[in-house]
Amino acid sequence: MERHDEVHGNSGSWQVATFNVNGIRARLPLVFSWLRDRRPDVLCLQEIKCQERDFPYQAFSELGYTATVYGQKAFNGVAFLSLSEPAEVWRGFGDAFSEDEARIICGLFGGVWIVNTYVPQGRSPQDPAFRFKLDFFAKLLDWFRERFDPQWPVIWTGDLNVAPEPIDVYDPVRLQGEVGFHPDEQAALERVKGWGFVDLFRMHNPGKRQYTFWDYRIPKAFQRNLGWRLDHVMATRFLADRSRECRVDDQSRGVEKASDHAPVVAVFDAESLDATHFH
DNA sequence: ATGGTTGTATAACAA
Repeated sequence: MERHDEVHGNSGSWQVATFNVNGIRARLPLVFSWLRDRRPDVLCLQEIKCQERDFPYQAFSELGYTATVYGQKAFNGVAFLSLSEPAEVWRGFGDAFSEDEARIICGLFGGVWIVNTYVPQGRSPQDPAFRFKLDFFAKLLDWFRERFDPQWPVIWTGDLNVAPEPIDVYDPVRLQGEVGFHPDEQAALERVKGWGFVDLFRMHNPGKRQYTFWDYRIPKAFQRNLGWRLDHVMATRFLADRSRECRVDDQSRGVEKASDHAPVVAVFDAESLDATHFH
């Protein structure tokens, strides 16, 4: 049994954000100033691209944030930056599947499980990496079934590397069947979501065209808004019913030394979380 | 145009 009074206290709201930073060391000034200004309760990072010993813990502790890191050399890597320590942490799936790739970390924050994933990009539908991506979703679904219950407060967030619907890419006709917008990936994402998740951005913003990723390789992609919605905050019904809004901070994509992704922020009603007891 | 840019094992990947 855990009460939320002490942890969901950010002026009546409890905020969870996700940000694929594409290298935490290269992005340190941006992430530092973003955290200082926005102060979410939990920030989920993907593509930190460093080992745990190289993570810039000190800079974030100056802001009052604890870092919980699952890294590897050069590639991938996920982490939490949080105002309070997670009560429990799991790194990886807990089996051999992801031993050599740091793509999933899970933490218990004030009675809410947050699962932070960097889903494999897939390269192209013809590449073996595409199968690895589909297998990752299948593995994740098994993992949710084994360890959680859809009645619990669970958040699945991160760079899920799939645009779910035509509205989620800048040119659905031309991009149809490309990696990130392929029916097999959309079906795989939908199966995991079907376990018991609600897409908070789409719930709060039906019909809104809003991206979270703009490719560096397309000239002026951000200015021309040639983007994709790949980063998601999925929440079980319990939390969706207690969420106030979900928005993309796309200003962060327009600055000097930006990541190719923008942060997504989900805001929950702290009082209604505090009023409820689980476990 | 199988291009383009960016971050990391600074050479060649991965995205």
